[in-house]
Amino acid sequence: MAAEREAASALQELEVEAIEMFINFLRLIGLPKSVGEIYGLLFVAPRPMAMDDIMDRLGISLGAASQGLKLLRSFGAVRVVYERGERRDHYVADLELSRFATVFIKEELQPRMDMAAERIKRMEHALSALPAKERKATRERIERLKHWLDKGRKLLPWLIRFMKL
Amino acid sequence: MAAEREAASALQELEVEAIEMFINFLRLIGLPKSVGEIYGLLFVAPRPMAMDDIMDRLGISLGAASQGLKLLRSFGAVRVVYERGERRDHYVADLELSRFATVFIKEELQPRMDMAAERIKRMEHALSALPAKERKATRERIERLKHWLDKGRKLLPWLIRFMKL
DNA sequence: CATTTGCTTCATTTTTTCTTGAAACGTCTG
DNA sequence: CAGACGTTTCAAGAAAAAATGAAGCAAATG
Repeated sequence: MAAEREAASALQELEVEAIEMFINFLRLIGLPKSVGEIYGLLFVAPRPMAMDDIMDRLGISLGAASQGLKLLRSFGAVRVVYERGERRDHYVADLELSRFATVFIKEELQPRMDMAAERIKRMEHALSALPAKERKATRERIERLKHWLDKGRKLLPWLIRFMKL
Repeated sequence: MAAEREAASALQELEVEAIEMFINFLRLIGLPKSVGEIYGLLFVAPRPMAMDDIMDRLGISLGAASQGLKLLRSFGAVRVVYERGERRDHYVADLELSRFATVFIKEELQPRMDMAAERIKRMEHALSALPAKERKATRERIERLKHWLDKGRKLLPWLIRFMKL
């Protein structure tokens, strides 16, 4: 009986579970709560939803809804479907969850690894500026970094393939 | 020639690179900047360092240093080595980088997956409250979630093994 | 033992990140 | 073509996360 924030029909248990679940997972890859909410809602929505449906249902602002949808669209987690006779855009969730992993790998992991590779090169140069005594031990540590970076680099494509089944 | 924040000898290029690198990677798994700084510094340090060396060198506060070291110790990324005749604890980096991945998997990924599994169960229950018309499509979506969760669960132990070489 | 030293803890402040909502901009529509 | 409608954008505000430093504690020291 508790009055919900605005008008808007209350969320059902199923929706709440889905929403919370996606908030949790998407936060893990650095996406804000509102994005998780939107995707979670759309994931269990039986019909395409317009932006203001989403806003009302979740009690989030116009801006958050617009930006969240933009982001989700940008990596194909959400699509616009045109609904006959409807002026507003309607959104559906793309169910291919691998998208999130793939985006994360390509936009977060990969760039960092590339950057790290360059850093390691610079570190190797900087070695020569070190007192001879420390040089050997430090070189070994840098080798270790390299080893790990390599490992990571080999893992990524494998992971991407695994994701896509 | 620029004056550094405090007393304390300036960081060398090698140190800066290592520090920035670790800030970047550790941020990815949700660790604050200061923790990345500390680990990066220790990773290339030729000698064990005391807490105030670290503070001075990085220009971070007492609290940040203490808490950062505590955290790093808590998952074995940093160790105390007792230095003869020294009153202060001295820290060294454990070079086994897999620790970070392992901790992340066990403390972030695994719990979320367990939670998700429970949510999915609840969602399956909630299915019955749905209008018959929507039930089938929704059930399929939940199946898909399950499928992904399973996939994830199978991946984790594999990843951990891979990490440890 | 009284004092100094090293460390931890935690309330407060600072910084960063996320959200809000008003303004602006294109449509559609009658 | 004048309004209404749907959306994007972005400056300002709110919330969350991290850093600071003073207070307190517990060893070591002399």
